[in-house]
Amino acid sequence: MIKKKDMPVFALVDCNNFYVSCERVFNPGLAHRPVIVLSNNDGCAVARSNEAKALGITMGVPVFKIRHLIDLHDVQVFSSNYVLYGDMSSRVMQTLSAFAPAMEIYSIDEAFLSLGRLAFTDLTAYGQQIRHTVKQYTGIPVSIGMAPSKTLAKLAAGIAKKSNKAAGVLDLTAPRFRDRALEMTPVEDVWGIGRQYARYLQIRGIRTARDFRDADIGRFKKKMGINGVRIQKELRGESCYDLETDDPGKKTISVSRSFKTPVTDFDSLSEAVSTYIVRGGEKLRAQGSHAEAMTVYVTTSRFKPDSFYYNSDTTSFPTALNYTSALLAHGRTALKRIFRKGRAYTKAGVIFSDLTRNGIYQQDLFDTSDRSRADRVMETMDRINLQMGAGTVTYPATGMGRDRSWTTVFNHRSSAYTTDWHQLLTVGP
DNA sequence: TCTGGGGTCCTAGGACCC
DNA sequence: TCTGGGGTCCTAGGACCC
Repeated sequence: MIKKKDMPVFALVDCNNFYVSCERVFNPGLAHRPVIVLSNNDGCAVARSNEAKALGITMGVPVFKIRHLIDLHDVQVFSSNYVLYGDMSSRVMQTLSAFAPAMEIYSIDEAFLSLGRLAFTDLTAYGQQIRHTVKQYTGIPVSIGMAPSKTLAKLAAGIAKKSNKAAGVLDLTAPRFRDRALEMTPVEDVWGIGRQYARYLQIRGIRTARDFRDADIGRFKKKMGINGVRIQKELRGESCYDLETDDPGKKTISVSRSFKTPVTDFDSLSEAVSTYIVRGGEKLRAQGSHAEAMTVYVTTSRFKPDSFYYNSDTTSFPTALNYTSALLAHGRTALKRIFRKGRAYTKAGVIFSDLTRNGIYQQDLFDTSDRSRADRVMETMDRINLQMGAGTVTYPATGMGRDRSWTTVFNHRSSAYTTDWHQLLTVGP
């Protein structure tokens, strides 16, 4: 039995409808109105205000399927503005970091805090203090759940978000409140149980988080593996997933985009792939990595199964690379191997894998001077693009930023209010 | 007509070795 | 030559997450 003072306490802080909330911070007229934010190419709804959810707009629904709802209810529509959301996320995380000795940034809009070593009499009051501070400093509303395991903390935050009574904070550290909370949570809402597992469980009579917690896990172990066992333990209040505080770096880095309109010719496809390689190279260098392998892939529309074509090519590099010119050369060769004439390509992408970190990679003994020169060129280009804006300096292979059939569209993009001096919010007449 | 992007982990099965 | 057992490594695919 774990003594109470040794019980870990996790708090999960979750930004409400994060992308929509970011837009609202700089456009107060959006309050209380249905608002959605779209995926790349303005394809799907990926964030929805509560008012938009109430209209029946579901996560990931294609815009063309909800056009009538948008028109009928005057839904406010925004393209994704990742520069804005990324910057707002940093502000939220910075604010949160003052409230706990340790924090794990779990995603762009969620963080786990470790509260176990703080001696609280009233966790709920502390949660409210966090909420109000984040709202005051950043304008972003958050929901908070507390519990002795991450899975329970997530579940608590989910209820905190929906329940009026909870007012944005739910403390489930006391076991006596958990039965009710788990009963009102559908099994598919449990962290780690997705569509496939939920369907499997529902057929076998497991409908709520409580059903799953109290079930004989032997029935589901074969299907769900070790994670199923862990999820159940976590629901029982036994922590299986620790706070992960240090960023180990990405193990793979990928860049892909769907095209505005289908692409048929090699040169356009090559420009697109080159553009993604350039971006991928920046990401590699930003985390101090070199890649030992690169996969290039192209695909036609998966919504047209009759003419569907997908192909990929993986190149293994003799020495780990992050020098863009070299990556581009390999990319072009790879694309030649998988390109087939007469196909209407709708998407391409590149994945870097087998990453090394912090410059620990096999040096080629004979070209150290060239390599350091290449490193300096990359450093300079990355710095200019960071300061002057993405794509200020780039490579001919990318088509030099000219608008092409494959260029991603953002027809409803808001300004980069927080990161670009030229796009500061204008107040007054 | 119009359907996103970027990740992680686990497992089963094959190749290979002793 | 055939057979058995056990171990490791790698990869593809499937599940999940936001």
